[in-house]
Amino acid sequence: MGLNKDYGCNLMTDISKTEFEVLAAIWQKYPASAQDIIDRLNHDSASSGTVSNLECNSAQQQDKTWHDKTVKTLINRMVKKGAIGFKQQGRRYFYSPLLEREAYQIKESRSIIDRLFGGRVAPLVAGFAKNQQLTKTDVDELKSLIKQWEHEND
Amino acid sequence: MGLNKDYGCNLMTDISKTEFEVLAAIWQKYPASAQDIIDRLNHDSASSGTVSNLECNSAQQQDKTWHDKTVKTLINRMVKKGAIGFKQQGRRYFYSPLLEREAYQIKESRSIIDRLFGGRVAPLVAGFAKNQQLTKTDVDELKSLIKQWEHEND
DNA sequence: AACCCATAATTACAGATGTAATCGATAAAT
DNA sequence: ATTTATCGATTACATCTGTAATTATGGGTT
Repeated sequence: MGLNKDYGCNLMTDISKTEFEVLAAIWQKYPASAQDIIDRLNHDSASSGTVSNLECNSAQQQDKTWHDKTVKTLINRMVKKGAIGFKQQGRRYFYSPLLEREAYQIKESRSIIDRLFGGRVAPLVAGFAKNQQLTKTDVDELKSLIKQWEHEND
Repeated sequence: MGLNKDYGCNLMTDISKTEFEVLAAIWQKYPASAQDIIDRLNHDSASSGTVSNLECNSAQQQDKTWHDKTVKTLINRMVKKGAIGFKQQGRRYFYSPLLEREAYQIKESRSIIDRLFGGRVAPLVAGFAKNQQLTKTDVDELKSLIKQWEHEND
């Protein structure tokens, strides 16, 4: 009782930005207890992205402290939404994402590119270029990607 | 009286997805009356993106009809948020964006790339590539962009 | 002048979201 | 065994969102 009841094929309602932060903490390593998640959100701050956030733009509020009650609420809501699941171990719950980070990234990228750029990737990159937000590293990575792509689609 | 009271430097609170649709309709051509906006949202459906939405993914609900009252509400909220402004002409209001589409695109792209990809563009493109969501056209455009970038940053 | 109509202003209302506090059950400590 | 510390469950509450309906007001119509 109390185990997963309607896990099924819950196609992931949208998760909010705050919920995403929590989800990101879970992606770090799971299954994770609520306390794990809270700790990660507070201490292990270097969590957000795939890559180390070296040159993230300014205005970062990364020192926000997460109240444990708040995190619990977010966790519960995400369980309800079908974004994460849990298994019971004694009377502790251990949570896991029901959607991999990569799948989420794809879904979100696709969404924003559809909404803002008519479904094409290049205009987004172009925007970055035009605003001097494209670094040499970015360009090198893109070139490498393209080479790879051409290799696979010759 | 009733003209712009606190237009000032309102740094644009977040706008919701629905509000964005309305904003997109305004970007099409402004100043625009409420009725203009409503008409665009309903009839001139080909509005969302910069580019024609040829190969947008499926599941598109573009035939949603916008209730005029709803649109008015959204317009008013965006005025309050400082996303759009208006000028009075007789007893009609004509609305204009206070943020250009391009600036919005940049802001949103930056935001998602920071949140999801540690601030780097390439991983987003890589995600597309890995999922066969990168077309030849995309690649060509990217190559052209890169050439341009390298020309400017030699 | 009286009435109607378009348009803006105000109000409505359910559900989502951010942010917690309180309640209840159980495990750990004394 | 009784008390206390934990942790999940339930409840709280203001604000934001989606979606409108109702009201007020100034111009046009009769």
